[in-house]
Amino acid sequence: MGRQETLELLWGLRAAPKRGPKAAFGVADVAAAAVEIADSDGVGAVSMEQVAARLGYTKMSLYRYVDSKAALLAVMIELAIGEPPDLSRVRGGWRGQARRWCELMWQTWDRHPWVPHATVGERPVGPNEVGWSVAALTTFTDIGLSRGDTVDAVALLSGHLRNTYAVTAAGSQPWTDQVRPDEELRDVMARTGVSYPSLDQVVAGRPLSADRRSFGLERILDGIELHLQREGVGASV
Amino acid sequence: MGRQETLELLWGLRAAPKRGPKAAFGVADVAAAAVEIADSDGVGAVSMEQVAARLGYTKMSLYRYVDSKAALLAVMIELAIGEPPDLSRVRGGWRGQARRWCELMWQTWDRHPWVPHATVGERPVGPNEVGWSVAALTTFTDIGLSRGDTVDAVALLSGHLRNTYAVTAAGSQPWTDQVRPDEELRDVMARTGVSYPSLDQVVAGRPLSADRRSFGLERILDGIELHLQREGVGASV
DNA sequence: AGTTTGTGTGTCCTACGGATACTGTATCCG
DNA sequence: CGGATACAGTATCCGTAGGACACACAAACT
Repeated sequence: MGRQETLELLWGLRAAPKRGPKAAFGVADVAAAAVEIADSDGVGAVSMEQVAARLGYTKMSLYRYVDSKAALLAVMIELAIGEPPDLSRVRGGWRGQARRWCELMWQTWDRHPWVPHATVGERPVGPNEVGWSVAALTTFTDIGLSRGDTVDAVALLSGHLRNTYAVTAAGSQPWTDQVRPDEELRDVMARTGVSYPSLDQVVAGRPLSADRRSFGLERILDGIELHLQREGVGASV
Repeated sequence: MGRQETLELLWGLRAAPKRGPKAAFGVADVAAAAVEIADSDGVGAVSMEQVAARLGYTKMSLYRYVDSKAALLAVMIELAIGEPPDLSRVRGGWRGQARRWCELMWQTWDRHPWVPHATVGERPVGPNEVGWSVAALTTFTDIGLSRGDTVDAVALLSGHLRNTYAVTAAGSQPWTDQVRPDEELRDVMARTGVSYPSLDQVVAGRPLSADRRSFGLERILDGIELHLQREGVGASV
């Protein structure tokens, strides 16, 4: 029910029962079923009833394995993101590793588009998620950053990545229904007579390039590199 | 019910009724009551019933003014963030203006800590929110960025700000209950025998400084400035 | 006047997360 | 070997949610 129990579940610290009937299924099955639902119908479609129905059992049987909906979400995330990558052999220095980390995370999200949304905020994290964070952390270790700045660099990078995903991977957005939301907004703004020069300037002309992924990332990496140079320590490669 | 109606509500395009009884209250009252609830008990405590109870009316009467819960959320956000600032007289060039924009946004969020969480994802936006975006957009206009990069810079900045808020403003987090979550995690990891060098390295020693706001922001601004210099256009001040 | 249009209420429905009590089953201990 | 024990899956019930619908009443226009 609490964070404690969920954490123990995530980290495999639950003692296996010795007596009683054999379990017909387990946490892994629950998580798998839930992830399938989330992948196809969105995370909003994941309910205890739906998951149980997919497994062929009743809703309440799930509570034998996942103490709560929050715990279910947690094991879903663990299953979805999977084992963290090993970046130690990636070439291109810390910049190359950071880029690779983003690529891999992105690919994972492409398979499970609900994950970036589900991983906001404070919550119990499992070994896979910690592993991913550590992979990023290792990338920024021993390049000349202070301890605090290292943590901040990881937060900066991963946060940016999550922000960009929802916007850029617009294909997974549910507004396939004829009207684009920015068009609607433009129409309404025109009707109210509101106009902003800087906005018009941006909107005018040819539509913007679809590849809007690299700018933010490269700016962040540039900023970190510049910081290293100013601190007088960093070896860029 | 749809985005269209919500947009018209937000932008004041609803025609005022000519006949019928006088309305005992209005959208403004609904939004105000809802914001009060969210401020004190969190956005999760905002339900139609609760808002109606605070106003002294029944739940269903609210639907006369806000087509849905999503629309209620939208007007709440508009009320909470308020009128956008005018940064044109802020000194320090675009960097100073960007910093100021972040400060002001941060202050707003301190008054309404649920806002950063509520403003993720695609949704109908009102004039205040557009105004805030435009203020940031104007800051990055005519400093040497391409149209696309200008938009990306705003997204980078505002996204980073929202990411940092939830982490840094931990005072508003609901884990006042004796145990700190990172302690719990450390304990569980110790019990499983898992250990990561780069993680240990960061955790070891004195606790990190509480001021973790500036690093990411300054790295982003540095990255943008470096980009301007490389493009050969930017006037830094 | 009466019609039209709008306001706030009461009732009902569906879906959700979850508590509790129960029946049945596998294992351990005497 | 047989009862006690611990566990598995089910059935029932509850509170809270968002929201549809139909009503009784009130103000304005004709």
